[in-house]
Amino acid sequence: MRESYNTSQKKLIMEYLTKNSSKFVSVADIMQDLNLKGVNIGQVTVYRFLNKLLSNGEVRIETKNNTNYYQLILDKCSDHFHLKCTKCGEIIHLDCEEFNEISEHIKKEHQFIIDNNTMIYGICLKCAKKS
Amino acid sequence: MRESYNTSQKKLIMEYLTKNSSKFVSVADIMQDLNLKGVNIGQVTVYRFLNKLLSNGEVRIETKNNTNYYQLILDKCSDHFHLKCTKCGEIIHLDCEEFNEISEHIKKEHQFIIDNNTMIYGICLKCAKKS
DNA sequence: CTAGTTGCAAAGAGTTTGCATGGCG
DNA sequence: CGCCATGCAAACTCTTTGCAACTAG
Repeated sequence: MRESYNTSQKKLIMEYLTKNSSKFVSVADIMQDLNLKGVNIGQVTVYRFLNKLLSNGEVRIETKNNTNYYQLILDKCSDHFHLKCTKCGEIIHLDCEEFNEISEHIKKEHQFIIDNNTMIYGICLKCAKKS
Repeated sequence: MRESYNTSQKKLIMEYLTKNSSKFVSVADIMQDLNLKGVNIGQVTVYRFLNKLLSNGEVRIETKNNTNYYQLILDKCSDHFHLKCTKCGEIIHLDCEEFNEISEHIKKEHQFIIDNNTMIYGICLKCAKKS
């Protein structure tokens, strides 16, 4: 009982997601990139593949202006939290012992297990300086 | 130059949002409640009012299954973070000194200002026990 | 009065589904 | 070959917009 085939389409979409794993990308972004490369993949295929990745927990989803954005979840990112700047979109990998302690604290004292994939929003230094 | 009128429609929608401020609600939820009450408000009015609240920063927005959900931001909630259980939807008000310290730490050491309105996702104790 | 508000109908945008064809393993 | 994947067109859902009638202040 096979579950999935490796096709050239999936490979290309995956390549794009990997290359852009530091940010969230939309279906339109993916389509545009494929077009630039002269590749012709049906938009529907992209939607279906992303949905599959989503239900497998391989991508994060975020919605803005009624458009879905996806981000590949990297294995190496499972042990730390992520900060995302709501201005520039930059994602900071929070490799921080203290934060992990807080996570433990919340688990013990507040009976709540924080999802390691939680994206924490705010403003990064660069953008804070600008405004 | 007036900016906004107080209408019965807005009042009713606001009432519902206030009553349900502990969770995220959709336009459909609001419409259903109004229907139950025998009130007839155009769906468009709800959309428009929510969008106004959103741009005024009076509600939080969250999207799931391509549907927008809104939650009233209470004044008294501006000084603490919120944990939301992704299973049951319950929102825990994290009135926690230690977390505030972490917020300071991240600001100083990681040059990132966490948005107080950030919703932190995870699993609450009840739901953790179930599975 | 007059500028914001409402609500219907229609348009718009993004996403999903049906179905026949194609291709991996 | 069987089963999954692809892709077109069409359907669907949620949300927004145009416009005329309405109403709060």
